[in-house]
Amino acid sequence: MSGPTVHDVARTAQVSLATVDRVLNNRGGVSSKAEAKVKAAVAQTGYVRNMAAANLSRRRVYRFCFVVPSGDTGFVALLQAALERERSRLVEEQILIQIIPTHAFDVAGQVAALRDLDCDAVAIMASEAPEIQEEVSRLRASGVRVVTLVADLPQSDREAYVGLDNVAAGRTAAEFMGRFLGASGEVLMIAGSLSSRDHNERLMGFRRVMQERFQHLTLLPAVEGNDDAQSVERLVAEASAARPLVGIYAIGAGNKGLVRAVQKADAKPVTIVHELTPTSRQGLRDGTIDLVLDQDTSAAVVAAVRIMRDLTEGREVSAETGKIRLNIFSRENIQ
Amino acid sequence: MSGPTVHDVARTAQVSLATVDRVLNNRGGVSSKAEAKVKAAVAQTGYVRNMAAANLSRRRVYRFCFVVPSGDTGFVALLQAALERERSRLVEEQILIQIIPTHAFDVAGQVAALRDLDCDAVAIMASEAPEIQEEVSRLRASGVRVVTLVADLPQSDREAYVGLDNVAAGRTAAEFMGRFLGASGEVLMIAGSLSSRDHNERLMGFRRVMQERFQHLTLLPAVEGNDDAQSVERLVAEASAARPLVGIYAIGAGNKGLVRAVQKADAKPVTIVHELTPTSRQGLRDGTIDLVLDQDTSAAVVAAVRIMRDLTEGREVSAETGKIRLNIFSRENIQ
DNA sequence: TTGTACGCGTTATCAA
DNA sequence: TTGATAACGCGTACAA
Repeated sequence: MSGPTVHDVARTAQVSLATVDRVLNNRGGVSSKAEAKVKAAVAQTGYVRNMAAANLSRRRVYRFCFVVPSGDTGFVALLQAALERERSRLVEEQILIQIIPTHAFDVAGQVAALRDLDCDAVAIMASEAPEIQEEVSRLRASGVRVVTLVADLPQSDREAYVGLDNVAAGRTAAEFMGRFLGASGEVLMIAGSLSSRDHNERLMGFRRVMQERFQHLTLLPAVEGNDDAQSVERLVAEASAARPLVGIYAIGAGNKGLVRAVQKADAKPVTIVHELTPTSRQGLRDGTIDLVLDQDTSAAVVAAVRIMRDLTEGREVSAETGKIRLNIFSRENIQ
Repeated sequence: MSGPTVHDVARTAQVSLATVDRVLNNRGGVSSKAEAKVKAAVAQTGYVRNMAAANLSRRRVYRFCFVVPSGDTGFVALLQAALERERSRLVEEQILIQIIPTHAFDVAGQVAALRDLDCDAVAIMASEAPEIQEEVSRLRASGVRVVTLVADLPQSDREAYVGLDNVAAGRTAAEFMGRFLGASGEVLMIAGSLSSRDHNERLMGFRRVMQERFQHLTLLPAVEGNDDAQSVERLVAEASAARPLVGIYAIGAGNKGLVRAVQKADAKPVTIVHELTPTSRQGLRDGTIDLVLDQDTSAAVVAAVRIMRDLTEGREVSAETGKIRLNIFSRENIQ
């Protein structure tokens, strides 16, 4: 019924359980002859390790950390909520997750958080700074498995990235912007920070497709909203004052300000934003926002946990597993 | 380190392990005084059952069946592939999945497949026929947990549905069709079968939004392509011959025929189809298809397994868990 | 009504 | 370099 066990392997290899264990978990101290016998027996019997039993025996509890920015609005709030939701499920599978809140853009704080970590694996959403990359290396060297979450650190020693393909996200935004807008006009792009990688990648994708396929639209220079509603509102107001905007692509947070500004504008621009939050959801409903590009936080958490587990259990992880689908929400589509 | 165990509960309740077990799995034959003591001890210690250990001890292997249409192209092929991919992972977690192929629309065959099932839970993708609903009831009565997959049987005794909100899918298709098409014209809707619930729901959603928001477009009567490429090709050709089509919404399979027909047409209609297959992917690339509404097969399989497991382990399942996101793919967005 | 003792598949300790 | 043997947390015959 339930497949062959170590006992079966030991019997067919004619060695003891301990020897089988030593080979299976290559602890060394086994004669090459015995090793060969065991390996043959494994192949012959078709043995696969029973992870549940293994973990039970070694009384193993996986401890995974999430180092993520805190905040009670917007995307990070959704992320926190998703983490809390998963927690109870995971406890039953002997997986303990600990959430370590940091402040966005506060590199020193993030480094400090990473420094006194005590866990098997960690998912990090942090700034792309050299200090952080160093911490990642240190963690890896001390045996902690590291994955990046939402914001990648491709130069670092992280073993996997869970999140969006941000270039593709930008390209997608451009495609819909272009197709929604028949006539010519000017389009405003608002990033949170021009020095953050994910925002930059989105910008790049957006620009490129606009150039390639929608030359009837003119791109204004990208502005920086600092993920702050007031700044965003002011920027949109200023841009609209000079000339009528036909489109706005908001890359970062601060959508409350964006909605206010758009509602005040004379002609409604096609508005595309990121992340499905209460604000953007409402914007879709009342027609202020035309499209929301969303990165599913629940899916991200699930994927991150799965990868951390695969890594600590020594399984292969394909880059595919970390790819979070870009969800596109429109008025008819809000869940 | 790893939480309280039955031993801890027994000790604080001052009863034996067997008594704790009897209360925990309410097998009866326990004095109300002892029961109260155990319950108090559980609450006090914060005990949660270690499912892995429980299953190990009772040598339990979950056996889940997937009764799904066979076929080596299109959506069902993707589904099969996703199932095969999950299989190896699941074996390690003592979950055996068996795939039972049926023929689409062959109710008798599907009933037969359901009749001699031997498993803990089953995920069914089948026609909405009374015979099938009866089988579902029979299965449930005999203790098998039943979830529907992709095609729901809302009238039946199934305990959960894993799949799309098809009305929302149709509404979404209509929204993008309407926004992509500024000028007026005629739109063709092709369903696979007008008697299948999912296709009908998509049609309904599509029609409704067209009426509500895009009255400059005229809907032709829906036609039936039987999920067959040749039929679809012929239908499109016929419709285009009479008058120029500005849009096509293809609800079922047979996209190969659709692509051929569109490529031959004089003016390219806005074309929206379902399911990201090699054909529709290629259609997006070369511009024949404008949008693909996709239901992620991997996500569906994972969700189905998760729900089947939750059900057999006696956990609550929220309807939320079964909701598969509608993925919208455009040319810039293909993964 | 209650309790004891063993098995599940794997790991780990100790002695040989 | 090897091999018994005792855990791990839970379920379950069987005995009391």
